[in-house]
Amino acid sequence: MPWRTSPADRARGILPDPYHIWMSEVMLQQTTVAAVRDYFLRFTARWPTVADLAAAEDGDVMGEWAGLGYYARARNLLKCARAVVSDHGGQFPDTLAGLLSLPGVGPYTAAAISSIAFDRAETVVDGNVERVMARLFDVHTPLPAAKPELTALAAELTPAKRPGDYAQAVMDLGATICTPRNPACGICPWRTPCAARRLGTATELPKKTPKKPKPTRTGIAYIARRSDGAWLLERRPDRGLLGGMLGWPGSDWAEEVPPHDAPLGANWQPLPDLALHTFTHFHLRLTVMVAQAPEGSNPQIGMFLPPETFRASDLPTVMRKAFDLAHAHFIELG
DNA sequence: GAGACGTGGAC
DNA sequence: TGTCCAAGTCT
Repeated sequence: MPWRTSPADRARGILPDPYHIWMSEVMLQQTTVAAVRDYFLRFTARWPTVADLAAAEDGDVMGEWAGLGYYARARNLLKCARAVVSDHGGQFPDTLAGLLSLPGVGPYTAAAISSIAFDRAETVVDGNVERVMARLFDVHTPLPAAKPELTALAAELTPAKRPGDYAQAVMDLGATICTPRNPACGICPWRTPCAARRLGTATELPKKTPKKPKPTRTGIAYIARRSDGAWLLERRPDRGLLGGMLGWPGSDWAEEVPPHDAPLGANWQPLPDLALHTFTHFHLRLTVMVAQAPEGSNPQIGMFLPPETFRASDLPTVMRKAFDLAHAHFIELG
């Protein structure tokens, strides 16, 4: 992983750049290593220091984050970089309290930065550690109620020596051996003390409270291409779903399509295929309306972005799906 | 405490 | 296809 320093370097006391650890930990929130890797490389290449990031345009950061999800992380990433520069002289705080005061940095991320980047003895508790502790001590209390109990158990195991290596090791154990399904108990370094291994309960732990089913919502997106190749887009408000991201004008999304005004007053036509997408808490069936807009069109809603400015990769995935359908349509049109 | 908040991969 | 899941935070 590109944000790690080698074990040999850590053993010699060479610690990683706190900026890199912070960036990777924020990206890794609820996100797999495989998904994060390329984003991390692009972000650190484009903004090598926290000061560079703090000076970035909001839209550039949101566009670079597009596709990674949980966009509040990107908004808080910028807020945090600016806070580090304006309130902390461009250096990340090394204490839990200092780190916790930063936007987008909660108990997990603060402990991760403090232990990994500064080698302080803080207890890191993520989903991996919760699972490892639940099995090691055979805890049957369902999550999230079990969190305090699992955190206390994890804290007792946290060593004073090499806490950064330890934090990464426990998370790696959870990610590679003590996995949710088919844990590799036979090769686990903790197989001897593990209570769940002894009792045969490993695969059923940790218990979780059941989730609610996802409802299906419907909506309409309007995609207009002007004769000069410009696309009609809007910047979504900073709060809520896809907040701060670029998107197509359209209706709200609800069980029934809410009343709304179409932009431009062009002759909109529906595409035969819907854009289907699933968010954390609902399914979406999005009707895509397309229209050709005459040159010189001035929209009441949104703005036309010329093709040299617009990158489809700046769109969140649901908007990208709608674009791909519309783009194919306009190509057919010639 | 519970819900909002994305996405892509595994099974 | 549908469900679950991944290095959480904020409200």
